[in-house]
Amino acid sequence: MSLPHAILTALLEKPSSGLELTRRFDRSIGYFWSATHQQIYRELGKLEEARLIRALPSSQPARGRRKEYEVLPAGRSELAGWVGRTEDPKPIRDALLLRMRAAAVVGTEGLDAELRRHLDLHRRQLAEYEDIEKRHFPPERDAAEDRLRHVVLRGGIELERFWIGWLTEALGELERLPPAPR
Amino acid sequence: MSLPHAILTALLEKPSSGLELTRRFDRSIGYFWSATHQQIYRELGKLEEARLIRALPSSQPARGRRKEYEVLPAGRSELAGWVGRTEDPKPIRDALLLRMRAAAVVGTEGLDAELRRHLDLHRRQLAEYEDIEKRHFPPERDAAEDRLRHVVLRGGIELERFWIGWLTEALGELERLPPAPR
DNA sequence: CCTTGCATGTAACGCGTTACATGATTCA
DNA sequence: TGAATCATGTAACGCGTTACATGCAAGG
Repeated sequence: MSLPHAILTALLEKPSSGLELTRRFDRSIGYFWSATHQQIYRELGKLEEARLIRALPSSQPARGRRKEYEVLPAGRSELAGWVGRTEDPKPIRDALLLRMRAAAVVGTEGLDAELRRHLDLHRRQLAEYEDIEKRHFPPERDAAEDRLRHVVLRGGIELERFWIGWLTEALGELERLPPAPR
Repeated sequence: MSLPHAILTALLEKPSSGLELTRRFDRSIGYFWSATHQQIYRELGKLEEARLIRALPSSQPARGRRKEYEVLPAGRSELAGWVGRTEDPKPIRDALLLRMRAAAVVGTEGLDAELRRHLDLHRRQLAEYEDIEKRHFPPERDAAEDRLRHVVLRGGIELERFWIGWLTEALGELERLPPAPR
């Protein structure tokens, strides 16, 4: 439901080719909505057919030839409409929480190592976000669009902090458990 | 990747029919891994074929006739192995964060109402979790498996608190913005 | 030339979602 | 007996994922 809107947003921020988009989805936008290059090409095709974007005339179509896209007015309207649309939050779907629950039934073997690994990954991600915050949102700057983007980034930061806190708590609980549960 | 494991966990906690599972996925397990009855029936079929579960002999197969399943030893092993398996955390995929980012480009119209709606939904969910915590995990109880399940629930609680905090912050930011951005 | 990297694409599969269909059971 | 409910199932579609295929361009 949201990939086309992610692409429209990215293209409005800066007209790009498919591969450029893919790279940007590995960084900024992709921190909150990831996508592979196959998904992106497929979706670009649909968006073009729906006349929400168009290929820049400079780039004539040919396989292997770079193709730049820009958003058409209809695409901008669609995105503006989506921003305020009613859409329920998706229920949580997290494999780690589920594994923890499974561990309560079949035992915790190997789980502690996996939790530690995740803890480390989330710490790295947090460090990366904090680094971006320092570089892109220094206290003195204060433009309006920047403030919205900053709130988004802070969301990512607080989510990572949540995971770090929860994983630490869970590891503590695991250690306090009898050695061979069940 | 995880639905079969969610089902195995649920069936180990209590052998059930497809519809019973569906109901339980609307409550406990489903708080962390939701599934519709179609997914569940499809998956039950696969698990049975793979000999990880079996239908209880009492319930002879017939459309419309209740069919109870239980986990076979192979199913329990599979689940125990999965608990400690290496599996990277999925990157965040959240439409609200994305919409916020889109709003920075095309304007925030309608977004504040939607954020308030989500804030309300998350407050309700938090209240429900806290209620479950009071009923299922009173301070005096302290069994080992219970502690793991309690950690899972606390994860859900802290996640809801994260959303409530972030949405509050985001709403504050929206109000502080010029009335007709961009 | 030929390899390497860039860039766009195809194909196939599985899970998640929505809509609908069918068979049993209960009770008015 | 017929409506409501319980229970299991089919069909179709779209997104996400993985593997692979094809075309162009630059440097050795």
